[in-house]
Amino acid sequence: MRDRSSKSSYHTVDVVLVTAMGNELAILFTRSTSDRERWSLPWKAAQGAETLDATATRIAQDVLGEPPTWIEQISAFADGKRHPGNADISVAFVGLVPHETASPRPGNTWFPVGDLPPLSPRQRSMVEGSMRIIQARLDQAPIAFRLLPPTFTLGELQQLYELLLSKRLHKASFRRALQAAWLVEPTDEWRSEGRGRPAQLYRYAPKKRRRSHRGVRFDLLHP
Amino acid sequence: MRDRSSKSSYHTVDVVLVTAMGNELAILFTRSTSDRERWSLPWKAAQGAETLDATATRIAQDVLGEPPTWIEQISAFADGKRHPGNADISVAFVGLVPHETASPRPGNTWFPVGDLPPLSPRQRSMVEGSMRIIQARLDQAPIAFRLLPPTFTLGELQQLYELLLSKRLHKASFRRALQAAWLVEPTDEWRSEGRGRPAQLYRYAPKKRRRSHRGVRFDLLHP
DNA sequence: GACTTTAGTCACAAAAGGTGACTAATTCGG
DNA sequence: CCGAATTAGTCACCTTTTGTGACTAAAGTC
Repeated sequence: MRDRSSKSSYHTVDVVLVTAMGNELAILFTRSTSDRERWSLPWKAAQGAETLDATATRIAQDVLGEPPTWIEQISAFADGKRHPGNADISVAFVGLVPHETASPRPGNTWFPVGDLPPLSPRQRSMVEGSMRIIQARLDQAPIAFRLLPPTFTLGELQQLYELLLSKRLHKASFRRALQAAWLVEPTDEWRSEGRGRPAQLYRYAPKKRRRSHRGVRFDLLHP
Repeated sequence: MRDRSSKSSYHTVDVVLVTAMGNELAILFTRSTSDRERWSLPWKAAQGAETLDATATRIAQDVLGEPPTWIEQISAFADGKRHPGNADISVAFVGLVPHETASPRPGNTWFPVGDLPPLSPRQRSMVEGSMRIIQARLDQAPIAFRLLPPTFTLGELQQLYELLLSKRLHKASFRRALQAAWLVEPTDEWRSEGRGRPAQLYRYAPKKRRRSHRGVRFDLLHP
């Protein structure tokens, strides 16, 4: 993330690291090297030898100490919008991290998505893009499980889905659907959380299941 | 798509143009400028002033005479794989075109996806990526309608879905789901196709409809 | 006019999904 | 020690959605 006076064409890799902090999603920011009062998404100039995914993982590891549990390219950005490194092209990635195991290195902080610091226009587009991708992947990839620690209660899982969908879910329906999908298996541990009956801990363990037998889905279109 | 001896860092925009040709999807290829015996996806060096989307649309327009009915960025590619222009980074787009209105300019040809010409490794990844995106967008965006002419019969629409899903669909279910989604409206025209009762023509005309009331969908995950 | 072919609809059964009420296991306050 | 409060987990019922075969409709063919 060194400064580089704009010399010929060069490109960066930027990473939007997302976690679930309590009742809100949060994104990781780094103090800008040029202006210590400003924050930016972690980024680096791309290395020619490395794949873009490898670069993105390395950037995440540098700020978090460990790689994200899931990472995906959002898009390349090349419009006229300003970028902190003045890059011609920036390739943005979104990565997920369970909040429990994610302790940012000094100089890096989680900001709740509802209260982000001022940002360069290009990086703002990246944040928006990462939110869109998370929404879109929610029922295609096991995103929710990548935001939770290895074992979790079904209550935690449901709360996370309610956060990601911004919608209350009914307990019985949620569990019935989860069972039908063969995505989790119970451990033999239970967690007592203050008062109330202890909750059983589950782990993400998807089983092969026969290909869905359903027809077309017009209902998800155009939301 | 000019030749350019690899000089410092530069990037290209490549476009995968897809159409539905009879019972198969087809992709548009251009004769390579350097080796007239080889084919490649249409590509150009990116212009600094233009957005990536604008460049992609322009490239498509240059080979087809008109812009695609839908276009979306697939991804940026920067691994060591070879690219016909020796670009460091290539940003790939997928575009859709109805076959009826798409007449490629001389030097460009549709190849059915089952029988593609030899391709540089990077462009092969782009073709694979475009197929993945089309599959994934199928129930999120009105992709199918962008592969059909302005008016079409419900039989044609269903056949296209069967092609895209590689799966037979039941006529009554298909139409019931289509009606519930308020996506098409009938015109007052009918088309007689040889023998059999004539089919009514429809047009794509999505109506606003209340947000779906459903809970989570675990069933689409991990296919 | 009878037969074939394709379009379009209906009605029933099966599956999936929404919902409130129930049981279970724990803490807390007396 | 006992009952209220609290959170977890399940059940049963009903509604909605979806799969499916059979039906009617309108054209061409012989």
